[in-house]
Amino acid sequence: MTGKPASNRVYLVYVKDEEAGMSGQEKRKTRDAEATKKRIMQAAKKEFAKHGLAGARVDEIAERAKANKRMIYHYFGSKEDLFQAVLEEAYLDIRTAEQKLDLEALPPDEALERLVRFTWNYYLKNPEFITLVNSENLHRARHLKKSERIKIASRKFVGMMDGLLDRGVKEGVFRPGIDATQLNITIAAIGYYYLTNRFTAAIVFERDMMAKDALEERLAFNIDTVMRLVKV
Amino acid sequence: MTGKPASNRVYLVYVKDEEAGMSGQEKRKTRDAEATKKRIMQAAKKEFAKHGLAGARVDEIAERAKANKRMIYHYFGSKEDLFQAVLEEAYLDIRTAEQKLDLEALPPDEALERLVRFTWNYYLKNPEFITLVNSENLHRARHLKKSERIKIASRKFVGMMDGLLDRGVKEGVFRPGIDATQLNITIAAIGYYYLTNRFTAAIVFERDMMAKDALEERLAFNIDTVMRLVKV
Amino acid sequence: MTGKPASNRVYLVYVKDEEAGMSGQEKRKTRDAEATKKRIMQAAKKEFAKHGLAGARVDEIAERAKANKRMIYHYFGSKEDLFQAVLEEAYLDIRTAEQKLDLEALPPDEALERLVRFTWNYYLKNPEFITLVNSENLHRARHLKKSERIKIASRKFVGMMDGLLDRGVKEGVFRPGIDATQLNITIAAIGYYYLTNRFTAAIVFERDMMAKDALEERLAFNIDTVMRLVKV
Amino acid sequence: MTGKPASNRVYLVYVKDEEAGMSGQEKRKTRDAEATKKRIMQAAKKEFAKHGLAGARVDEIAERAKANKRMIYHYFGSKEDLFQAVLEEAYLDIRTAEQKLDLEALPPDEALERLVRFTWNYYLKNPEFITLVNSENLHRARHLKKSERIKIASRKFVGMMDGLLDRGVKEGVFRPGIDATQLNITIAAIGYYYLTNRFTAAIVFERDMMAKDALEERLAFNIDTVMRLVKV
DNA sequence: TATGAATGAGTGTTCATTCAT
DNA sequence: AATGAATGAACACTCATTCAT
Repeated sequence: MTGKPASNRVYLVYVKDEEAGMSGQEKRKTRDAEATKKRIMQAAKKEFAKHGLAGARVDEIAERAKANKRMIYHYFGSKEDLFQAVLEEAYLDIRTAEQKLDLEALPPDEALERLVRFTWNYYLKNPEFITLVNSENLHRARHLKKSERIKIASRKFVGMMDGLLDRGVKEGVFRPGIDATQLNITIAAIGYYYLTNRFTAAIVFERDMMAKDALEERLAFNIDTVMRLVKV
Repeated sequence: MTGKPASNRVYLVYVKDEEAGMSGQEKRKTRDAEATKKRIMQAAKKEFAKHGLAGARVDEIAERAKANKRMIYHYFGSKEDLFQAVLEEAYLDIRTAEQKLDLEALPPDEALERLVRFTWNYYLKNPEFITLVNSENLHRARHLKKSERIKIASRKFVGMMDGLLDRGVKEGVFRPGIDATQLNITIAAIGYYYLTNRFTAAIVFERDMMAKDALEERLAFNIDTVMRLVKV
Repeated sequence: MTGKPASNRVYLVYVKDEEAGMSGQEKRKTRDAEATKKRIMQAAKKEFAKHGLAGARVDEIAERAKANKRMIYHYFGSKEDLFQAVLEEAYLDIRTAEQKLDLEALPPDEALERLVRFTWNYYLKNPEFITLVNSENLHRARHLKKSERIKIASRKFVGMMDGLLDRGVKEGVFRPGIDATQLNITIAAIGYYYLTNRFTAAIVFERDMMAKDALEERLAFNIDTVMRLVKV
Repeated sequence: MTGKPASNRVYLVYVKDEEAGMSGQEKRKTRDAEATKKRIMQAAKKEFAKHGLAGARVDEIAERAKANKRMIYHYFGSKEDLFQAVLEEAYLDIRTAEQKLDLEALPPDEALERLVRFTWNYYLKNPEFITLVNSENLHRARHLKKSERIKIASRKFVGMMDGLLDRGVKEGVFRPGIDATQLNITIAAIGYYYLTNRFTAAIVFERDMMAKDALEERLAFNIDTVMRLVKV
């Protein structure tokens, strides 16, 4: 680089990293990569939830994630693989949260009500979950099928429910013969359906489905429904 | 035609056949606007149900309808308008079927059970309905909003339910204070959710959700759920 | 037409013709056909003038002409042939009008001014003419080339101009050596350009080119330009 | 790199070459956004000039530009926006060229003649300009309206003309009272019309309008026309 | 690790034209 | 003479994905 005319060249520019407590190159790189991946997944979740798998735009995801589009392909391989990753994470997230409810520590009826409340609130606070599940079912669960982790987490969840029902029967607060799967589906259904179909329901029933009162009323109705279903 | 024939213009006037009573007119396969429209709607319903609004392909619809793509635009204006037409028809269809149940003629509890059965069976036999509704909610009911006919049909439906609950309370078979809308939503939810999410549910619960036994079991469970919910 | 069930049949309906003085079927038909052709040409002129050959829509022409689209093809063969017919008529129309000016009956300078005024006013009252000519030139006069009638009318027109200039020179009011074609082009140009480019000119010169004053000013300017050009 | 290497991010920085002074960097054919844009504009100018806005084909433009069709939409948004860009550039180009004439440095009559010659030659060498302007007027200057840059350049141009006429009057070589806008329009008109309508004119006047002699004759005629118009 | 440029195969839509009556 | 239905080729525009740096 003597007196020669500066030509169209590529320079490596070192920029100091603000992040404290990092030592060495290796770690930094991984952490950056991890952050980028996370931003992409976050953005993808929103986009997929909003527009479905077919309607989602890779460009949009990249922009929202403030990441280069190429990174999406680098980290996830394809749009569909990205969808799968997002979906898997969403399922693991709810299953994890359910485990944390610590239902075993409560009396059966309280535990059940807690689950109903939790389910409702989780859907309410994670509306993307619902839309993602809808999308996945439109695609006949083709992506979920591939995930072994989901299957394991699911078994644990179903087992917990089985245990809860058994305990309730033994303690005489639940009537016998209730199928855990059916109950689970019903608990999900009465919350999920209300929320996912709130737009068409608003027209059919001419109500604001998302008004505070309306939401409270629904939760109460759902708890009532489940309790009447299980009690002796 | 006596006198000088008043100079005149000749028009060809097509007079529609009264649906039945057609004589020697069996052809009209092509060149029948109404039939073509119907074929397009039929094909569109399938395609939209299978792939959603974004995922549906106009080419595919045209092919399936054995119609020219141009006809779709001629009759419906755009892909989205076609979706709207399909959706409106789907809603009117279920509302019409509900009216035909003649619930007023039955004792309240029997009427309610009949409605639960009907709802379940309708979803089962018209799986496109569910997927269309899902799609429409993904689009925040933007198409349904425009339909005045749906709103009218909906009011009639809600009114019927109100009447049924009132009657049940008066006759002492239903407990008072049940909100017709909440009940309606629950009746729909417990069937709809089971069916729309049968693919992911099959993985989570490791069951064949569509086996004959499974379907019968679910219907029984749902009837039980509703009955326990309303009885005094 | 006894008691048999009215079936899907075609009826001939005779509607009285308002038009007086018509006798017999034969005549009526031709006149109707002629009228339809005229309506189509009228509508086509507007459409082609507004959107150019490529931008014009056959559907639009049919609708505007209150004619069936099929008629256009019946009478004119194709969109392009229709354009050609319209163009030819437009040219014949202006040439005919020019012949009617009876310039030979006026002193040369008055005759010339009359031509300048006429040209300006013709463009002003027949804005489609200008746009049609533009379109035709975009297509390198491919349609006009085919018209023998135009060529004949053109010769007559150029001859008239030649005669006028000759006469003016002989009478000592025009200077010699002026080329009739160049003069003709200039007379057309200074009016035509102003009007055809009035939209972009309005922006460049920040004026309302079509205001009454502006039009009068332009005409005066053009007359002045031509007179200064020819006078001795 | 002494001490502990402050953790850092590596960025690739592209430094643009100073147009000239490029060393060993002759490639950059593809992967050069600016060059691609330029190629597209070039190709678009040709296509729009040849077929008008409606008649132009985006595929054709892409092919001619040796660019992918997608790039056109990436850089310009839509066919119409591309048209607008092309048009704006065309106008700025002629306005820039006019400024470079340096008319202020010449005696008024020479300056005016120079302008007439320039205008004629510009149209002759840039035939697309004429057709683009025609197209834009067909569209009622809808695109030009949006361009602020054009308006500014136009004012400068009109001002220059005003100044020239004033100077001519003061120096006693031009008669007073001539409107700069009218003169401008006439200067443009007598060249523009001849060239844009050369195809139909060739038929009407049965001449080869583009023969060398014909062009020279027209230029002389135009100079004469303008000079007679302004001289005292 | 990261990026902006580029691409080919679609995708909804339009249009001139023909068919059948 | 007149019509409404139907068509295929084309068109503007989009999108997931890859290339070159």
